[in-house]
Amino acid sequence: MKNYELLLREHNLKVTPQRIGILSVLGDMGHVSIEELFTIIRKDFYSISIATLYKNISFMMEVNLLKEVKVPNGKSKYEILKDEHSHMICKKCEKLEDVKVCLDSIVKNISEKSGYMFDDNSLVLSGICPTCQKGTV
Amino acid sequence: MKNYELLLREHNLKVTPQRIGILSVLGDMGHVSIEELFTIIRKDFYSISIATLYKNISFMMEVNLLKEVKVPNGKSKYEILKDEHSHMICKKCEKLEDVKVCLDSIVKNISEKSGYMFDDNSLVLSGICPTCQKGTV
DNA sequence: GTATTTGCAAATGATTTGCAGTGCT
DNA sequence: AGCACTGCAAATCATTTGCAAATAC
Repeated sequence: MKNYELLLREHNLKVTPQRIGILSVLGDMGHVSIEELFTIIRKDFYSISIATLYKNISFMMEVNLLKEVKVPNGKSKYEILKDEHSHMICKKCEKLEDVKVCLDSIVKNISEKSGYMFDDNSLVLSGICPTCQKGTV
Repeated sequence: MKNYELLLREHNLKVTPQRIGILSVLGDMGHVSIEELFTIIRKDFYSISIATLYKNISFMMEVNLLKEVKVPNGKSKYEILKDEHSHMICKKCEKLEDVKVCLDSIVKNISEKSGYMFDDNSLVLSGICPTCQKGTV
């Protein structure tokens, strides 16, 4: 449980209960789609509007508080921005997990060859998670 | 210029002029969004329906003839499936380019640590391309 | 000849916008 | 007090579906 109020202020966003709610759900779940967020957050804010979610997710991405994770064959999920990391998705249970990967040397190498100046990357590995590998189905 | 007719047959899809048109555009452009495809292909097939594009893009992805590239901060683009490769996108001019990267050892390493069995990955590097670096704007 | 594909129009789903009322600082 | 945020409803944009006519094989 973090201090989401402070997090908002640090990013120059006004503090509202809805925003704290959004961040709490993201903090608890790690990655959430808009739909999922809407379902979950309505338990606490029954009359919250989906428009509020869209607007706030956009704002929070603009100020680099959130990041969008584009999931192969699925809807985008959002996460609170933290240290650079990559993702693994299980094609069976669709669980999305963070994974720490060092891409520095690869990125440096491509940068030198191509002349690009990179400042971001997104890597998603797709496969079957250990749990689903065991499953008989 | 390739033999798209053969490519369709190999994937057990019937050959139609529209499908050949779609593949020609993809072959020429490398990566295209649905919108772009619609605009371009209408030069040759004025009355083609956007529904036809959606249906065919789906079919072609199902049979592994096409692949979707999820672009950060942009619409998905589609490409003809070929050897494994990654992508670089310029945040300024939005050009999307292929790049050959060997992720084998990284993937192997994560697989061992996590227990996942991976069979696909998508890496997109974002930055500024050499041309846009020069530009004064 | 039969099954599939196409184009159209309508339906559905996702996201954005405008605005009146409310809440933050 | 003043500006930003919220919720609602309507508008817009994206994608899917159903169906009759046309086409592939």
